[in-house]
Amino acid sequence: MILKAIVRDYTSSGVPVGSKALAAQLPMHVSSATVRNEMAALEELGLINKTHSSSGRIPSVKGYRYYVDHLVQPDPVKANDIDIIKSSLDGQFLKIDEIIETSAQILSNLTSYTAFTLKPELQDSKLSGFRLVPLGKRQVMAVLVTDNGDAETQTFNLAPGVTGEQLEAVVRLINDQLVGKSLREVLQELQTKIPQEVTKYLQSPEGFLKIFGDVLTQAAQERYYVGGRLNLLNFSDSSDVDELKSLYTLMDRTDDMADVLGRPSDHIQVKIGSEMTNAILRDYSLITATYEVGDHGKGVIALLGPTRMPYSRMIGLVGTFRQELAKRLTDYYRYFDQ
Amino acid sequence: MILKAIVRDYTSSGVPVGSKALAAQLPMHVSSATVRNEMAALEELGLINKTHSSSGRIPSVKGYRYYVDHLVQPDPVKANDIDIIKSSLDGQFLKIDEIIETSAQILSNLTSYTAFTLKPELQDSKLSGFRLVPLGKRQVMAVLVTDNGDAETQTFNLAPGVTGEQLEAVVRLINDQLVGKSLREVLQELQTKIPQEVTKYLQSPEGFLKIFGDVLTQAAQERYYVGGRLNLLNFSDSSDVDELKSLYTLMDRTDDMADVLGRPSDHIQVKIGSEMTNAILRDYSLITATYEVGDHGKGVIALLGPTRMPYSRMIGLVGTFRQELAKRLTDYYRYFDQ
DNA sequence: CTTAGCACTTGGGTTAGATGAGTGCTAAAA
DNA sequence: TTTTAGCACTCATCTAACCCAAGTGCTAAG
Repeated sequence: MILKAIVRDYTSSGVPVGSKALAAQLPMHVSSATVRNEMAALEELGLINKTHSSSGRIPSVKGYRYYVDHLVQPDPVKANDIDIIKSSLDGQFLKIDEIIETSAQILSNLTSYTAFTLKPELQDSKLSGFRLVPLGKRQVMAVLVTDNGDAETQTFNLAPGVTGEQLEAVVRLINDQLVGKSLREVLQELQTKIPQEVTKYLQSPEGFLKIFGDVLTQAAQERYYVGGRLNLLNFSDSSDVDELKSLYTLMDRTDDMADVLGRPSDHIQVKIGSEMTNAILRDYSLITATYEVGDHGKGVIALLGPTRMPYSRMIGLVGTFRQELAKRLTDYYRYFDQ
Repeated sequence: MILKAIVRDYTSSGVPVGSKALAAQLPMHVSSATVRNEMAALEELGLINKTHSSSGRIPSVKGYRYYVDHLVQPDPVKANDIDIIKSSLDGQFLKIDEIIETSAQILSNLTSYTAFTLKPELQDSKLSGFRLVPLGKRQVMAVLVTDNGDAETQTFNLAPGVTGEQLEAVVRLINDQLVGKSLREVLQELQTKIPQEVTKYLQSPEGFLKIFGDVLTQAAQERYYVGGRLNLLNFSDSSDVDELKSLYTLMDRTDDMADVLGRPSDHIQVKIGSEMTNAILRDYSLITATYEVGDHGKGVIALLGPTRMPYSRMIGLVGTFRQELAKRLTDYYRYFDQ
């Protein structure tokens, strides 16, 4: 009970909490001396810490962990917040990406933290088509389509000397040999077999291979959306410019970020401070959650905030949001799948 | 001579400069008292200021202005920097946008400030084609091409009940009636005539109009690249979180930013602090420059830094860069135009 | 097991004083 | 008429001394 009170108090006030104030808050009547004794025991267990020898206590990472695992009960979400969520998700969206992107926006607005969203995805997306669309006399657009509906494009100018027939042959080659394979496989073959094959039709295939590679790696990357980037300036110690910089850099490094977010197994997962492998995040906490959309796979939403965030409220919010988003996307697919 | 010395000193040290230190620096022998007299005169003219009644002097906006207009001589660019510029621009680029984007990168790296680049453009780009490319059973990609080679795409899902023929008819309508008109005109007609015309072929044209509108406004927007966003954290007063936020927000607001950058008439233009109309930038300076690429129009590069930037070095750098970039792009077009 | 009492610790805030870099002004020197 | 030395004065910055409030641990009594 005392640990719970300490976490609640500290997360909302940000000030180390002392025995007297705590005693006054507890539901039963106990003196501050009693609380002090208990606090000493909690410190012994490594659940709370002092900032200096005569200060009040703050939860340790281990303390937050215990709190999150055993004590926290999600706050019911405010009716007003539910309204915001529902109405924001309510618009007419013509592609999933818009929904996922605004989701990150909503979540960050509601929390004043930074939110991440990943669209629902099956294990390994497969190549389902590649084509070149002529736009002008020399301008061409490469389009790569995957089986979960993503399309990646890239415009470029044709190098002199390349003819339409040659390109058509190459595109046919790609489609014949690679459609249905996973992007991972295709990427591998791009290193091995493909270059030789292409040389049969193009004498200098570098240009084509670069474009195809570009568009392929783009499609293969876990694409995620970030909402409330700037909120980082609120909740992080903005005097340490270097730390801010490395955080922002991290957020742009797609692969590292995919690592951080993971594909959580559990519905809602909380990672606290140094529990995260990435050292840059040692002063932050991350709440990740999956949302499931029938046979269209799972997506991820995540919330990055300070270690001392009001977990009960945030967990409640993320919980409701994942449900609403799942509902919304199921509707979306029902509408377009038919 | 004294104003020049004050600007040089202050921009490099950041500390208000006093009479004694200044006297020591001047080429001829004068006492600090003489310098004090001259400084009083300069202050009278509004060219320099004190931070408090007994402090050294710092240049005022008016002082920087005079310095930039009459006193500054561009530093010759370090051989090393020239190497970096040349080698970075040297790679094999398949589209202009890549060159323009890396330009912003290079410029920000060399200066530790934030750089902006706009691609070369003719006055008003015109619509040169619109098409819908089918990707899957219901998935379609809208492609809009302009006469200066930009292609804007947008994938979306077809609303149920819409047939291929209907869409073909609409696309034909768009191409017949609108190709050759400027994007501005087309945007206007989208508000007026187009909806009625489209209704002839589609009973609920909202979806199509949204997509067409999206892709059109995207294409019509001045698209610029930003390099070294994070450098802002170095040179701005990073304790004022709100200011930082509004600066970053400004950088993402395309229309406001287009306003800030303008299309400078002169080769190199310096705007200092409050000279900029936008109040958010009152503590910064902006160096803008055009680069000309034959009959492909003019582009813009710009550098945002603190008011107390070493103008001589920066002006030199921007000057060389615009030349190199113009050269590089001329080459690029020569290669692909033929 | 709980509580009152007490000595002790510590960060933060306030005050006073010292320091030094700078100024403006006056009067003498060039 | 311009330059310079001299001097009184201003102000930001730094340090040291001090107090205060909030907190602790410990002991002994309830």
